[in-house]
Amino acid sequence: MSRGPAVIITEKDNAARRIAEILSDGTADTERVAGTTVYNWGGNRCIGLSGHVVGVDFPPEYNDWRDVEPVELIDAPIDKQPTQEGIVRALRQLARRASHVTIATDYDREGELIGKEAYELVREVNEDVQIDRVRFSSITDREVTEAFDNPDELDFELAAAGEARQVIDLLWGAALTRFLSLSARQLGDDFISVGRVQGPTLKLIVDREREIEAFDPEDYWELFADLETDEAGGFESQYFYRDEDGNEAERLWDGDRADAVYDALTESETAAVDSVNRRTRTDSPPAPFNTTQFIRAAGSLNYSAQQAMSVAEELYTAGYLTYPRTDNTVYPEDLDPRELLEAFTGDSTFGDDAEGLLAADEIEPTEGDEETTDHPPIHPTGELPSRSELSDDEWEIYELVVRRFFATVADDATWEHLKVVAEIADREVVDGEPPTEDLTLKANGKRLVEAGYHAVYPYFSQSETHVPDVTTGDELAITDTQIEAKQTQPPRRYGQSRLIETMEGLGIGTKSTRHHTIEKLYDRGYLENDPPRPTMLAKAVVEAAEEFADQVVSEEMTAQLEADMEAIAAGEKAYDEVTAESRRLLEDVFDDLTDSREAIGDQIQQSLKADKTLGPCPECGDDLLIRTSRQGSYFIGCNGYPDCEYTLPLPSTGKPLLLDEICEEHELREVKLLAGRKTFVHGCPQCQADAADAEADRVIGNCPECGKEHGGELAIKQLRNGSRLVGCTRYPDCEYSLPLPRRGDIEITDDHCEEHGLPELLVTYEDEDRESWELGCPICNYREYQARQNGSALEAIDGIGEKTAEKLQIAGIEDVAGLKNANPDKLAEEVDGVGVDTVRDWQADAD
DNA sequence: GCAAGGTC
Repeated sequence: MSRGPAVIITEKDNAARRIAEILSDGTADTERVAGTTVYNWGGNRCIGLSGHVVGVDFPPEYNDWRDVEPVELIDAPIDKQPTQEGIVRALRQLARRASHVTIATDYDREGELIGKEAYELVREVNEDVQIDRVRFSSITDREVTEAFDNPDELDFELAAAGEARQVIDLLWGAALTRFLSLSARQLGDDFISVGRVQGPTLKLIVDREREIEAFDPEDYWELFADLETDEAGGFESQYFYRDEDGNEAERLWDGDRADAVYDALTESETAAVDSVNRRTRTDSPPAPFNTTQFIRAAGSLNYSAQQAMSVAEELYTAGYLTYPRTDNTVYPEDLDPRELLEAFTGDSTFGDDAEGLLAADEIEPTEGDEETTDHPPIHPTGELPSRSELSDDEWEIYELVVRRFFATVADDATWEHLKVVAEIADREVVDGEPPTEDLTLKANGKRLVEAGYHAVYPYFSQSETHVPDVTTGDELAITDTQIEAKQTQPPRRYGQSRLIETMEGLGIGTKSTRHHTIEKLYDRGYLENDPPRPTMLAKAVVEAAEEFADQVVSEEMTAQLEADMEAIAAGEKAYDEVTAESRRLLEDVFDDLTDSREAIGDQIQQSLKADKTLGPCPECGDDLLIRTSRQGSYFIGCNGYPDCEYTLPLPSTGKPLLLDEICEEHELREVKLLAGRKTFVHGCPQCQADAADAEADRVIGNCPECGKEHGGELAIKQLRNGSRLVGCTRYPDCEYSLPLPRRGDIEITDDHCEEHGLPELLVTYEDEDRESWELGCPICNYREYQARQNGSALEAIDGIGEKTAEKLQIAGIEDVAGLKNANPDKLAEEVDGVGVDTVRDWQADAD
C-alpha cells in the first residue's frame, strides 16, 4: 500500500507555518495546492485553514424575505456549506491520499468545532484514515513537540456544543431580524437586526442612556482653603465634616449652610495642624495583556477598539507580536522573560530599559485572574521591527505592547501618602444657631517614592500632589478661600473599551468578536458618535424586544446558552435536546409577536423618522427631515412633500448626524457631517442657506475648478474670522479660493477679464485720504502675485516670509520700492499681525 | 440583505 503524506491541519496559515518550522527543524518548503499554501517536508504536509471554512445557513429557497414567513425559519432545514472554496478543495485533495491526519486547531471551544469541520471534510473523501487531535496553548518548541508526541482524539461533544450555538444564533437572529425588518418595511440595506450578542450590547447602551435621561441633578457646594506654612510653602486644603455615620464628607447640600461655613472660613486667619498621617502604598505592576485589557490600554491612547485590533493584527502578521485574540492573562511556562528581555538589549529605544530590568536578581512576571488554554497573553515576539518600517500607529501600539511586557516583569512602585488635617477651633458656623463647631480642613498629598514599573510603562498617571511636611500643632496661615457650586453628574456613557470590558464580564461575545459587534451597531444605525450614543431607532428596537422577545436583548440568553453548552460538552445534555428547546422558546416568542406586528412596525418607523427630524418647516410647519436624493446625496426636505416642496441643501462631504443643539432662530437641530478626519459641524442648515444666499448676491462667475462638472460658482465671501476671499459656492466640497485684501470695500465693476471672464474688482475706502485701487480680475491678481513670488524682492527683507509677503501684496505693496514709500501707520493697520515698528524696521532694512 | 464565530 502506498503511503501518502501525514497531514496536519491548523486554524490559520500563520500557525501552520510555525508548526511546520518546529516539526521540520526549519527545513519545510512551501507549495500551492488549489491556491492555498501548504508546508511540505519529508512525508508531511501542513495546511492552515482560515477559521471556519464551512458555515451554517438555510437552503436557497428560504432566501427571499418576502416569500417566507419569518416564523417558518424556526423549523427550516439548516445546511453546512463551504465558505472558503479554495481551502476546502486543497484540504480534500490532501486528505484523499493522506496516511494520517492530525488536527491542530486552537485550543478552545471554537477551535474544537473548526477541527470537527475539518474532520468531516476529510471523512467525505477518506473513510479510513486515522484522525488525531493535538492541543497546545502556545506555539513553542516544547509545547508543540510534546503535543505531537501525545496525540489525543477530537472532542465531539465539545464541538457539538459549538454547533448548538451556531444553530441557535442563526434561528433567533435570522427569524427576528426578518420579522422586525418586514414589519417596519425596512428591506435591502436598511434592515433592522437583532441577535444574541448585539441585542444585549445595545441594551447596555440604551439602559445607560435611560439612566442619564432620568437623572435629576442635585446642587451641592465644596469649600477650599489655601494654607501656608512659614518655611515649607503653600498648599490647597478642602473643608470636610463628619456625617451621621461618622464618615468624612466634603459635599454640603444646603446652600445657606455652605455660605455660612464659607463666611466663617474667610474670617479665620489661621488653622492648627491636628494630625499628620503618613503611609506608604505599594503599587503593583499590571497583569499581562489579554485582548480586552489591550483594547482598554490602546483606548487611553485614543484608538477605537476596531483600530487597536487591526493594528495589532498587522503587527502579529508581520511577526512582531504574538496572537492578539486571547483571553489569557498568565504567561506560559515556556516564556523565559530573561530571554525575551535580552532580545531588546542594544535597541536604541528599548535597550536601556531592558538592560535595567535584566539587572534584577529575580524576574517574576505578574499574573492576571484569567488563565486559559487558547493563546498566550499578547507580548512582543522578540523579533524587533525597525522604526522606519512601521507607520506611526503601528509603532505606538508596538511600543505599548513592549512596555506592557516590560511592566509585567518590573518592580512594584511605591507611593508615599501624606494626609494633613487642620482645625479652626470654636467658630460659630450658622447664624442664630447657638452651637458652635470646629471647622476642619484636610489635604491629601502623594509622592512617587519608587518609580518601579512606571519607569518602563509611562501610560498610567504618575502625577503627584504636593503637601508639605508639617507637624501637629503647627499654625498655618489661611491665605485664600474658595466656594465652588457643583451639581451631581449623571452616570457616564460607556466608552468603547468600557463597553468591551462590560461585555466580557457578562460573557457576551468573544475576544475575537466584541469589537466587531460595536462596529456593527454603528453600521446598522443604532449608534452615533464616540463615546457611542443610541439612536431613537435603537431605543425602539430595544423596547420592542423587551416587550416581546426579552431573551434577545438580555444577557441571560448567553448565560443559559453557556450552561447548555457546558452540559453538552459534559455529555449531560444532547445537542438535539438543547436546540429543540430553543426552537420551542422561539415559537412562544412568535406566538406573541405576530399579533403586534403592525404596532411594532409603526413604532420603529416613527423612531426612524425621529432620527432624521430637524424641526419645523418654515413654510408649512410640518417636520423637516434628512432625505436622500436619487443620486444618493443627502438633503433636507419637508415631511409634507409633495404638498410642500421646501428644501435645504447639505454639503456632499460626509454622512449627516443631527446634534442635540438647536438653532434658536430657526428651531432646527444643528448638523454635523461625519467624514473621518474631515468631519465638521455644518451648524443650522437654515442659517447656512441664508449665508449662501447672501453670497449669491456677490457671485462673480463660474468656479474654474468645479464649475463645468458640478456647477460651482465663485463668490466674494466674508468668513467668520473676519477675513475675506473669493471662494467656491460648493465649499467644503470644493476648496478653490483666491485671497482678497482685508481692508476696504470690494466693488464689482462692469469690466470683465477677457481671459477668465470674471469682473474686475475695485477696492475703495471710506477713509477719504485713502485712494481706491484696481485689484482687477482676482485670478489674474493672484497669478501676478504668484509670478512675483518667484523673484519677489519682498522676501529678501529680514522678517518677511512667504505669508507676510502675500499679505503685503494683497494690500497693494508689490515690491521693496513700494514698501519703502508706504505710510507705516496705514500699512500696519491694513496688514494683520504687523505693527508700526515692524514696518519701520523693514523700511530701514530696505535702505 | 438575517446571527455569531472563526480569520485576512
